[in-house]
Amino acid sequence: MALNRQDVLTQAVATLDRYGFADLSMRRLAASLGVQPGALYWHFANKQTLLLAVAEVILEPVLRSDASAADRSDPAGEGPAPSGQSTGEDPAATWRAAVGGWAQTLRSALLAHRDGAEVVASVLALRPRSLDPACPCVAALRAAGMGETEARAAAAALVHYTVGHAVDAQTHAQAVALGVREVHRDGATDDEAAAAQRFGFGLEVFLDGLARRLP
Amino acid sequence: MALNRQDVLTQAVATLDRYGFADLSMRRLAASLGVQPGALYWHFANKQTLLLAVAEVILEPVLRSDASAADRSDPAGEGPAPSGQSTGEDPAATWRAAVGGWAQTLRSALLAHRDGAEVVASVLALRPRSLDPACPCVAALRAAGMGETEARAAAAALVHYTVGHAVDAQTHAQAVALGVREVHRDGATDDEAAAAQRFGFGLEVFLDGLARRLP
DNA sequence: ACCTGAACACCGTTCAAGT
DNA sequence: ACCTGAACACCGTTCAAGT
Repeated sequence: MALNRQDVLTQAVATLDRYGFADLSMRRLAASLGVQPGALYWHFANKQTLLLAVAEVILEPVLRSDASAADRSDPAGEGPAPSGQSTGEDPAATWRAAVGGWAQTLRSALLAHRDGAEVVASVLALRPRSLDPACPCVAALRAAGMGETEARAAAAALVHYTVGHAVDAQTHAQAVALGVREVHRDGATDDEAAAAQRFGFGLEVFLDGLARRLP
Repeated sequence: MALNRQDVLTQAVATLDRYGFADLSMRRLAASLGVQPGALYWHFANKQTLLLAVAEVILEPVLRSDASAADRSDPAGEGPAPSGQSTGEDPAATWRAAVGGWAQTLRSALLAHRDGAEVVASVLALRPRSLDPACPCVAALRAAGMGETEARAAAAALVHYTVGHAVDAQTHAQAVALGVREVHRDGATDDEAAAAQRFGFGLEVFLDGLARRLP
């Protein structure tokens, strides 16, 4: 009957999905496990360590994907990209599909859990060795001929863009759900489709910029 | 001798700069003003409202700048941008300098206060009407001939990128200052110069992508 | 090995009552 | 108009002591 690390982690993810990041407290989590708050500290050193494990669960789809495989047919969401200069070349299409697919996979993973982006952002800021979602992107760019420094900078930029976009969307959704005033800067209905559209646009712009720095 | 709204705001910014976002609590702020915690709620409805005012102070350099003026001579930090196709044209150079300068101004404003990026990110997620740092960028892109929807998407992407970069840098700095283990994923010394370099690279890549969508 | 009980040092927010 | 005093309902974390 004794709790183990996995039980705590599973319940933490479930609590996150049901109540959100703000209500994912050690005390509430302990209560939902039928245990005293102090009991959790036998399984996890502190809340940060628990959140790291939660972030690993969220990012699992990104971490297990390798760079060579593009697991999405239409990464942009707004039709095929206007690649322009080279229409029949294979290597250019390869890195573009890999990087675009990786970014879309990252975005999907973040949006798959309530406040997933905010949890990941708070964890990534501590730069844990075990959690580097940029790796597949860096690998794809290096395989396409980009230098190490530039590839890392480009991957970091895409991580920041993707996480930033997802954090913003989820926090806004949460604010609307809580009935906060002062939202809806413009009159536009900000649905998921529009957000995906905007994300795809920014992604394509960045990929176009990268294309100019690759053979 | 009575406190006013401005006194509370000024002290809040000072507390942020001295102790960081995590230690900017209503109780600590009240204590530093020689007052009971409840007194603050006469001047600000709640902590969110106070943070909104703090974010306005932080973003002041961005909000008061207009789009037509590029207040930086070298927006990239890595020399003149390889604009490529058009060397002598004026309109292309104009929007590029305006957008690049705006992004650098935004980044500088965020880094000018301890945890400034995190404060701004938490406030921007609520989409307050009074605080839209993207406006100058949207205006510059529209003036260059870009459509409303695309201009807003591009500006949002740059805000997410810039804020994400700054949040990451500041949180990492804070983590290092607090002596957290598990940091420094790679052996590289991550100083301010290197961070500025990486930010400039990603910015230039995005601007190159935008150049393809403008006349 | 795993958990309880109880404490420590905090939070944001409200609100009658004072001046 | 502006603030106090005191409470309410929370936090993360520690640690002796129990089983």
